[in-house]
Amino acid sequence: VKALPRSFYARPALEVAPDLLNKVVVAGPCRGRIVEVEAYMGSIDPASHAYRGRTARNATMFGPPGHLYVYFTYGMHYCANVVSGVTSQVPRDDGQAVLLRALAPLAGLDEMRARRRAARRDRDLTNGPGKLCQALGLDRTHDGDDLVVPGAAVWVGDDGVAPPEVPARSTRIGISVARDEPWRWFVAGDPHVSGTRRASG
DNA sequence: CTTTGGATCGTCT
DNA sequence: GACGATCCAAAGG
Repeated sequence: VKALPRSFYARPALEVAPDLLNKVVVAGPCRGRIVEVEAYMGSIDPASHAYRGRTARNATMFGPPGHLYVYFTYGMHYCANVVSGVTSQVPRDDGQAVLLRALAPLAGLDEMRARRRAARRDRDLTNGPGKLCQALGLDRTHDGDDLVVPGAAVWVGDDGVAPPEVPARSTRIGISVARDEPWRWFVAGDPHVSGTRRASG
């Protein structure tokens, strides 16, 4: 498994998101294939945490691409994003990022099961943005981690599996604004895609 | 299988 | 003081 270069992330989130499908997230002994993502388009996206500008919480999104933005929400869950966006062609960074919504577990299943006692079936280990963070042990201490360093606490690699030629696409989940933007992508038919929106659409 | 409501607290207004 | 880029158990079909 080869780490993705920084240049992979230094593009608009709308391009990076579908390209992340079938890439591999590595966290210690745990590995999972990305099967569902959502793009958040910073200053032009009212649903993005970066829409209203930089704060202490979202500062990582305004930094260099290829880093991990982890936030705490609903009083009990963490969600992880890959920072993307154009840095060389835009005067100031835009706060674009790609939310990791679901993984297909590949390795470290025992560790994942130990961290996710509520998951009765293995298909429930990482089939949601909060679930995958719990399974991989990701929290705010991982906010800002650099994903291009192989062997780091968290990084993202390519094991030779290409993204789907025609990824399934839909509107995003769980937001109250910008509901109509078709900025969610997933691997059609994969049982680890979150919720019931598994069919292509 | 689907629907519903409660949990819980950091962050920003 | 209000509200989440969510999850889970419980209950009904």
